[in-house]
Amino acid sequence: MTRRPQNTRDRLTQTAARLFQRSGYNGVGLTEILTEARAPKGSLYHHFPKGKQDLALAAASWASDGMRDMIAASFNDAQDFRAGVTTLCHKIAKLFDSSPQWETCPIAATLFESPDNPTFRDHADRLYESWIEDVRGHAERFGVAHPDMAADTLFIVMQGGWQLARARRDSNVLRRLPEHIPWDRFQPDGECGLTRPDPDR
Amino acid sequence: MTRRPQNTRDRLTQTAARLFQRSGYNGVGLTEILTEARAPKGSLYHHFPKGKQDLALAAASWASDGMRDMIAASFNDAQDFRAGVTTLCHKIAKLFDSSPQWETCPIAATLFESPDNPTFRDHADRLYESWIEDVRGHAERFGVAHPDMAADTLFIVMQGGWQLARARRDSNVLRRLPEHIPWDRFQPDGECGLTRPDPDR
DNA sequence: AATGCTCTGGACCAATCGGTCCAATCATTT
DNA sequence: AAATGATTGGACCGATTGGTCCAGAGCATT
Repeated sequence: MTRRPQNTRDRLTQTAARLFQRSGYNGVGLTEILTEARAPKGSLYHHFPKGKQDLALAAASWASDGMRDMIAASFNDAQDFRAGVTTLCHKIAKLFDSSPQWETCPIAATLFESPDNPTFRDHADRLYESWIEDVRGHAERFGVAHPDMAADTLFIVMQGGWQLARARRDSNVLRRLPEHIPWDRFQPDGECGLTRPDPDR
Repeated sequence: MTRRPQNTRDRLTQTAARLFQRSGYNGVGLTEILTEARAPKGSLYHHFPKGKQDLALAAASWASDGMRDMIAASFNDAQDFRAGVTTLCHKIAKLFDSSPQWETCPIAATLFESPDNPTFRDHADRLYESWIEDVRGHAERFGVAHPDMAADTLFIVMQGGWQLARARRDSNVLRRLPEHIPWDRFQPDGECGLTRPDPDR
C-alpha cells in the first residue's frame, strides 16, 4: 500500500496487477499499462525482457504476496482456526467493497487465460498452493482434525464465494462464507479414523 | 452434442462458446471463430448485429443451458438431495476429464472480462441465478432444511472446486467435493428454528 | 574528465483486431 | 418464371496490438 512506488519496475508490476485483475490478461494492452504507470516502452522491455508475459508473472506474484499477507494477518493472532477463517472472510469482504475493480481472483485473471501456456499454468498452480500451504500450517498449529482438507475447503469456498459475491455484487456472501464450511469435520475430536498428528506442543 | 450443427447461427454460437471457454472473451479473435465455424464475416453480422458482444451473450446462454441440463439430469432421478449433488459432481468431473479445453466456467470466461460492461454482468448474474434456482427447487423437493443456503453452498463449492481442479489438473477434486459440504445443516431435522416445508409427498 | 554501466524515451513495425459494406447467391412464395 | 427477402462470401477499413530497436540521459566508479 505504498503511496509512491519508487522504481519503475514496481510501478509497472503493481499497475499491471491492478489492470489485469480488472480486465484479464488479454483485456489489457501494453499501451494502457504504460500510460497508467507513466513509463515508456523501453523501460518495460528492459525490466521484463519477455514483455507482457514476464510482466504478468510478476504481477501475479505480487498480488499473491498480498493475499498471503492477509492470510498471515488473519491467523497469526486468532484464538482458533475458525476465528482465523472468519477474520479472513471479513477482510476479503472489506477488500471487495473497497475497490470495485477487485472483481476477479488476481491469479486467475492474470494467468488463466491461455490454457496452452504451461508457464502460466504452473505459476498459477504454485501460487495457489502457497496459499493453501499457509492455511494448512495454521490449521495444524491450531490442531484441527484434517488440516489438508480444511485448507482445501477454505480455498474452494473462498474462490467460489468470490465468484458468487461478484455476480450478486454483494460482499455479504463473503462474510457469510463460514456458514458453508463443515466445521464439525475439523474439530480435534473428529469421528474419522485418523488420529491427531501432534497432541502436545 | 449434435454432430453437425445445422444452421450457421448455431454453429457460430457453439464454436464461440468453446473458444471463449478456452481463452476468454478477449483472448479469441473473430477470425478464429469464423474459421473454425466455417462461416464468413457477413453471416456473423447478419445473425448477430452487434457482433462479438451478441455472440458472447448467445454463447454464454448456450453453455448455461448445457449446465442446467446437467443439473436436471443429476437431480431428476436421484434418491435424495445428497445423491443428486454427488451425481452432479461426478458428471462435472467426467466433463473436466473429457476435454482439456473445458477449463474455465464458461460464463465467467465469456462475460466476466469487462467489469465496466453492465450488459455482460447482468447476463452472467441471471444465468448463474438460474442454476442456483434450479438447484434450490430440487432441494425444496427433497425437503432439505435450508434450500436457499444449500443451493448457494453447492454453487460456491462447484465454482471453487472447478478452480482448484484446474490448478491441480486433477478431476478428483471435483469428485470429492461432497466432502466439503456441511450436510448436517441440510438434514430435514435441522437444529435451526425453521420447520420443514413439506413433510409428506 | 572519461569511462562504462543501467535505465529511459519514443519512433517504428508487421500483424491482427472488431467492424462495415455490398454484390452474389440461395430458398421461398407468388 | 419472376420476384422477394434471407443469407453468404469476402474485400476493405482505421485502430490497436505486442514487440523491436537504438539514441541518449543519468549516475556511478575510475
